Amino acid sequence: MSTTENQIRVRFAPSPTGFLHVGSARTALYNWLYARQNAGVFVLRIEDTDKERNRQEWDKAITESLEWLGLNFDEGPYRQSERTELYRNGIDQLIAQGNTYYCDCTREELEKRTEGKKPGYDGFCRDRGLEKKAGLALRFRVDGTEPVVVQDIIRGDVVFERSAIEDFVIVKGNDDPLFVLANVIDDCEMRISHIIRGEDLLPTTPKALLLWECLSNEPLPKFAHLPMLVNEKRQKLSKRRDPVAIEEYRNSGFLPEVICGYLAILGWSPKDGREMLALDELIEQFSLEDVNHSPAFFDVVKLTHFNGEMIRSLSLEDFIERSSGWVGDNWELSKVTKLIPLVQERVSKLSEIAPMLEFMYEPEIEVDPDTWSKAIEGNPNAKSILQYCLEQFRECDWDSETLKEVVLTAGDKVGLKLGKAQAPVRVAVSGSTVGLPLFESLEALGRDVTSERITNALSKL
RNA sequence: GGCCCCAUCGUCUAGUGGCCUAGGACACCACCCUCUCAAGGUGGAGACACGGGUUCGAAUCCCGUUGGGGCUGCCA
Repeated sequence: MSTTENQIRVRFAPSPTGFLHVGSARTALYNWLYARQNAGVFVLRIEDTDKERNRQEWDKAITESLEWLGLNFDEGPYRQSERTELYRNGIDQLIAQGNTYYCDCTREELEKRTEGKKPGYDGFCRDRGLEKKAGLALRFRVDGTEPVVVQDIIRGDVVFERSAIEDFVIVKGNDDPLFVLANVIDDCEMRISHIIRGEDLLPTTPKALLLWECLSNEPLPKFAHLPMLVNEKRQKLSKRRDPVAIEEYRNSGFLPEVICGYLAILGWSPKDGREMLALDELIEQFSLEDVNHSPAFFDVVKLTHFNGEMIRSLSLEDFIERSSGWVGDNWELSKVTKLIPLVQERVSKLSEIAPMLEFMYEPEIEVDPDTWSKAIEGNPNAKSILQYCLEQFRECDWDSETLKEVVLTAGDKVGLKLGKAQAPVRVAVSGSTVGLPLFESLEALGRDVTSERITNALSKL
């Protein structure tokens, strides 16, 4: 890939402290879309400067989830833990330019001094001329009076008074660089043209700008801060309290293209008014400038609806293909060919397929006690309906139409319409009052098993 | 507390000064279809946070208030 001066280069820069979650996934998606629609480069960079909190296995989990979603990256993954020399050079440059000073203040001391007053660092060590020593942090010296302006593609200019920016730490006492520093150095070195990230990073952006000015003559990257994804209480989604892992959604039977489509319209909407777009349509229509300003609630109910819609729109072949892994290992789907389309119409998640077909494969059916008593035991007509059906089922043709006629007649005999008459049969055979169309199910189940289950039910009366 | 962001139906949004008696989608309710359950169809209820301006005219522009959120770590 050629690197011209005007090449669009974006990056997704997660810190590997957990599974990829939906908020990060949306950030990744928007970056990916922006790269794809501009013939740009999508870089993956793992921000693992904090040895205490990062774990190797997480970055594998993150790349796997990205891959599953279809958000392939062009460069990387780069790992910040492998780029310390680069940061060292940057740090030396800042020191040489007089942009920094060492600081030995502890959090306790600082709190004591600033007690009740302004939070943030008070500049105590600014002019103490401390020498480098193990355990001392290195701070960036915020000088000047000009306001720092973040020019945001989504929000316009955001102005920060320089006096409101503290002398922030850029290197820890253990000599590790801190997030802002490594972040800026990498963005600069990787020639990132657009920084598209969550709004929670907006307050640290002026610090990044200050560092950029001191470290590079290159033009600033463009910024775009995305609105947060929130829970029902309107708080930023959190790994701890909210169900946010992409992997969890994958494991509960959501389709990756649906998750991408849904994430895309959380904070942005297509001009043509459609709701669910495929990735290639998103690439065509997405517009970073038109991203909303306000936070959005991640609504699983709506996501589930879209998932069902997508499942229903699949060709039969695709649906069967997608079902693999979601049904029992030894379940022969050829046994239920006619039922498959009926299943497809009724599930909104792939995980719902197996429960719906379970009665076809499990030798023993379980009947919920309430269901049993309501539909059979406490139903005065159940016995006669079941007996009549059992009798007819011995000899009749075994196709859904005939079976329907039998149950219809059984109902007639006791003055019940088909809707009521079918209930005891359904429960006796499938164990539930709700499920796939009954007569197709019986046809697929076969004469022997059907009769056996009805006999079994009658024996309990 | 300080700094910053945000504000249209319950939710996601359309809307960029007249096309708005505010449109769509999910959810909800009713009816239709129907062997159960879904799906589908039809209809319904449901919002411009508040107060000032600007303007012939404001959901749309400005200010304030209120409310929500984010950040405020030698985390990212």
